[in-house]
Amino acid sequence: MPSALEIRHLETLLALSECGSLSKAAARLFLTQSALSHQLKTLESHYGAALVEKNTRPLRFTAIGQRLLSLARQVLPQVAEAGRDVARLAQGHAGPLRVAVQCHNCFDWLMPAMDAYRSLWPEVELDIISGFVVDPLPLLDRGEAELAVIHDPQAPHPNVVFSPLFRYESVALMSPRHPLAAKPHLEAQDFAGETLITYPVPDEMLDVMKHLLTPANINPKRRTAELTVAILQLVASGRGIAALPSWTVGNYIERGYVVSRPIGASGLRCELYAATSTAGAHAAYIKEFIALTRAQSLTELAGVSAL
Amino acid sequence: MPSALEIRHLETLLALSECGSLSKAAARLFLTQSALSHQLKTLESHYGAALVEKNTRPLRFTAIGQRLLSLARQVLPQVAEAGRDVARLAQGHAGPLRVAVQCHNCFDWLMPAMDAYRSLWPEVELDIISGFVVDPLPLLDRGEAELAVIHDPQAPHPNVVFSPLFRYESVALMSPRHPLAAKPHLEAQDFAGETLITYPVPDEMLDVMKHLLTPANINPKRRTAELTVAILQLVASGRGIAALPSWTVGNYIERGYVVSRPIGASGLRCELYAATSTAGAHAAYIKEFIALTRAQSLTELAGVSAL
DNA sequence: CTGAGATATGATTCAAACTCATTATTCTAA
DNA sequence: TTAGAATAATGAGTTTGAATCATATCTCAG
Repeated sequence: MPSALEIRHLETLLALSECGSLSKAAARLFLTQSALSHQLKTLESHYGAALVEKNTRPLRFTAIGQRLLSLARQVLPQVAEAGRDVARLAQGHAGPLRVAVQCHNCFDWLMPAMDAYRSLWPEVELDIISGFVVDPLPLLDRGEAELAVIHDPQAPHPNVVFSPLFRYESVALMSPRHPLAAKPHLEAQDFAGETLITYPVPDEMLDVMKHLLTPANINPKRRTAELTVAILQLVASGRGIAALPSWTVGNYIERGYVVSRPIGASGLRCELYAATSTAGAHAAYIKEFIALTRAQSLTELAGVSAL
Repeated sequence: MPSALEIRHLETLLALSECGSLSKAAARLFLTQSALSHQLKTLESHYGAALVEKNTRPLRFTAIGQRLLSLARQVLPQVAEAGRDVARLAQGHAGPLRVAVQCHNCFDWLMPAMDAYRSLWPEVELDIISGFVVDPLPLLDRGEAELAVIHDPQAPHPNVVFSPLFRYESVALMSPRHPLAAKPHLEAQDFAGETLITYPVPDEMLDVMKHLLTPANINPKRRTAELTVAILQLVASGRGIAALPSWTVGNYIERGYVVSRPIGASGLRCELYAATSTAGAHAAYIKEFIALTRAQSLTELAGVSAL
């Protein structure tokens, strides 16, 4: 008698339905594609019937799979809620959760995530550290923040734990009438003669600069704006080009105000991590915050993928 | 980070709440007491808090334990229902389920169990094989029954699978004014001069005879009645003594019509098993029947314990 | 027909979950 | 109070099964 149904399986099914393929779901669950394949196989042999049809994209659930999926949708939230209740009961009221943010556009996804979190953990004092610190890790050490959102994998840091959030792509934005819009994708040199519209922050906090232009020793003319919408307005008006995460600009592209082009032949991919003190990494209310922002970003933001 | 909550844990908590002790719950779950102790310990270390207080009988749940228990009560039925739906979907409509019964008083628990089962599996054709076959196993072989309720562990039988149901105690019953009521428990010799009131079936199907009197070569005078209530009436009227499972007589004892005494110093314990053909043992609707009758008997019948 | 993207498979690794044997803790009753 | 019966805890040892890794197979678009 092979192993019975477990919560793990329900999580798999849910991820599967949201990702549409074994490999994507595996990435989201921090497992290998092989693991999911095996898992699914034992489940199917347990029930003596297929749960999904895998030769269709996205994969389709059989009737039986559907039934189990609906069980997952029913049960997993209940389990999660109980988990939160238990955490609350176990550790008394939670402490403050001060979040240090490195990048401007992080606000776009952080705000809704924080809203969702606030309703689940009303007693946690949520706060955002104002100002844009280039290196937020010392804040964690000094106990001035519980969590920092940072770019790219960092060198291991004593007393700091990094948890992957997600991967996104930075795309170049320009007016549809801009000459560069003719190219299928942009190279470093294409930026040379242009005006680059960015947030008013140091270069090492701008994805294009840090990963492409600074290494290529290219330093285009600059213009800055605080707000994403302002940057997009300037781009749409032909005042220059910008580079932003693909998910910030969906609306503007749909409406034809601006067009986007990959940066480099294979796109400019950036990674976000949550950093916490080793202590904080064990606190349930902080773990939950990370899990929730990650999950929410992965489902809500277009063009974002698991790390 | 120790293992997360799994359905297995919920089952443990539920069993724990119903049995009131680690060891009893372990028996019900077909696990060792040690297993449950370890399991509970890892769960508690996972949450960093105790789930139950074990130095009280029956054990008590802490607030956290209560919360998880209520999760279990919420989730497990949902999981079970999904399991049934899947089984239905997987194997089309279920076949007939003909139950052969060896003992009269099995009806007392079999009927309510069958009622419960019928509402869960309406499409299964439930049937009881009439007449009391001494050896019902050939019925399984000949495909004339899908399931047989039998006494005591049997020698391994080709193509037949035995699943434990429960253990009960047969007690001696007599009028409160009967001389033997003075003894704390009865021995084989005590039966010698008495009239034994039984069902009208062969001796080897009567627990007292098979396990005590026949081995001791004692053969008391007999009187028979078809119905349990009739037997109890005769006993209450001082027409003789009887030996019945302890759970059949709760009402009569409470009202003082009859009294019960253990048979032998340590009581006469009997065991019931469900026998199915190897094929049937794999069919979900039959497995479910066994699990359900077992569970229901264990919770509903007083003085019944897991095997 | 080929190559890219996705899934399957088998061998291997590793940790979790059990059992077994034993000891510690209660609780009960002599 | 102590002996003895239940019950729980513990530690070592074993088994199981869920992962990973490396590789093979499949499917489809160009």
